[in-house]
Amino acid sequence: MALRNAVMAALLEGEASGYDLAKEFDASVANFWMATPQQLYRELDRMEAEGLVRARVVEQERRPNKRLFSLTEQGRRHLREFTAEPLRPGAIRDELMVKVQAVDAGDAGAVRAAVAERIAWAEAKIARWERLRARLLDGRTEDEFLAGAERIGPYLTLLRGLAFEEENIRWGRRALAVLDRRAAALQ
Amino acid sequence: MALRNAVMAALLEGEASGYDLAKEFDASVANFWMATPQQLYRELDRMEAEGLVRARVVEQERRPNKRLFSLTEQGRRHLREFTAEPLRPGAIRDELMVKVQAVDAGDAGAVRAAVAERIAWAEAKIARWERLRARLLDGRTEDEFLAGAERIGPYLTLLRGLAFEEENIRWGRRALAVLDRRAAALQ
DNA sequence: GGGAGATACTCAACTTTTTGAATAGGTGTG
DNA sequence: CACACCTATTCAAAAAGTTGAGTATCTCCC
Repeated sequence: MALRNAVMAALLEGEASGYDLAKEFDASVANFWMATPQQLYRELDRMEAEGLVRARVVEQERRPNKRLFSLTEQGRRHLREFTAEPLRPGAIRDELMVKVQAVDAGDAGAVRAAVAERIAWAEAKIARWERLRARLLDGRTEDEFLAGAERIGPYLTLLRGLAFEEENIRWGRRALAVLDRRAAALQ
Repeated sequence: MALRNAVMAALLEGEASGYDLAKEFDASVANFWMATPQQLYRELDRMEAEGLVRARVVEQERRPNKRLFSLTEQGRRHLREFTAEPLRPGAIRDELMVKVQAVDAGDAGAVRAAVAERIAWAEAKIARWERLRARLLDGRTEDEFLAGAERIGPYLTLLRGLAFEEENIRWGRRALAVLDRRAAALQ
């Protein structure tokens, strides 16, 4: 039941269809929460049944109809309550790190490639998020934006995402250097 | 079936009981993979049935007997194959970030407290890992260690864990400052 | 004009994870 | 000497997440 909190937080931006949310929660876009389309559609149905969101069917001409979801008052209340709940330690699960941990008994070349892939992935995410950030700031400095913006939450999470991916790159480059030196030494 | 890879990577350090692994995979200790004891015991049983690990029962005097697991040749082979498999994008799920995203519609004081808690948590992890790092280095510089060590994987993942938690602290402090300024402005 | 990819979902089966309890002796603290 | 916490594991139920396919129309690019 944690996905619903992420969905409600996303709906603070305004109405969205399951399809819209699926794009936002996609691995290549999502900043701090991922979910598959199936997960989202199921959860949205449940949330609607419980009165947390309301659906409005929009008939479209040359496309399938869609249901646009928005937060109800009850949904807002639930979201507010969620923000005040005690925080449980989040589950970290990083497959790349398992590979790196096992590199000495594994295929060092493949692990090297996986680290390089992570770096490329991080660069792509940063590029995307920097564009989003520029759009948010819209010419203002960060301080001007933070002083005037209605919502600062999305900006703070964006900063965290950027910092995380930048750290991935820094660490990744260091790891590549170490792996290469080790590979050379074992020749 | 991803947990088993993490378990095999952990068993590279040598024999361990389910209980030992449960401690290593605990939220307050784990660097890049978490699992509950139940998850581990179940997975170890399956892995034993599939020949990936072998159990050795150690009878103890004033404690329950324990089963010490170690990697079999087949387990090592599987682990090696895993390191060469294509990497799937890892699932990010950070409840704190959901709260921060929703802070403008939520309980700002509670979110602030949650960020502060994350900072304290990160500090505790760093302290633990710096001790572990000092033990690994054992007086040597990082370069000396990396040149001579049998295994570099655990050191690289340790670096990633440290960098991640340091980033948590930097971001957290920035977020607190922004939240405080916002709270003051809304007074 | 053919094929890839976007829009917008639904269904079903399966695996994994979470939660909570139970067992049972041992050790350390005030 | 009671109480909390440590060792070491097992069981069961419920919730959540993953995988893969299917439907149908539209747009864009070569």
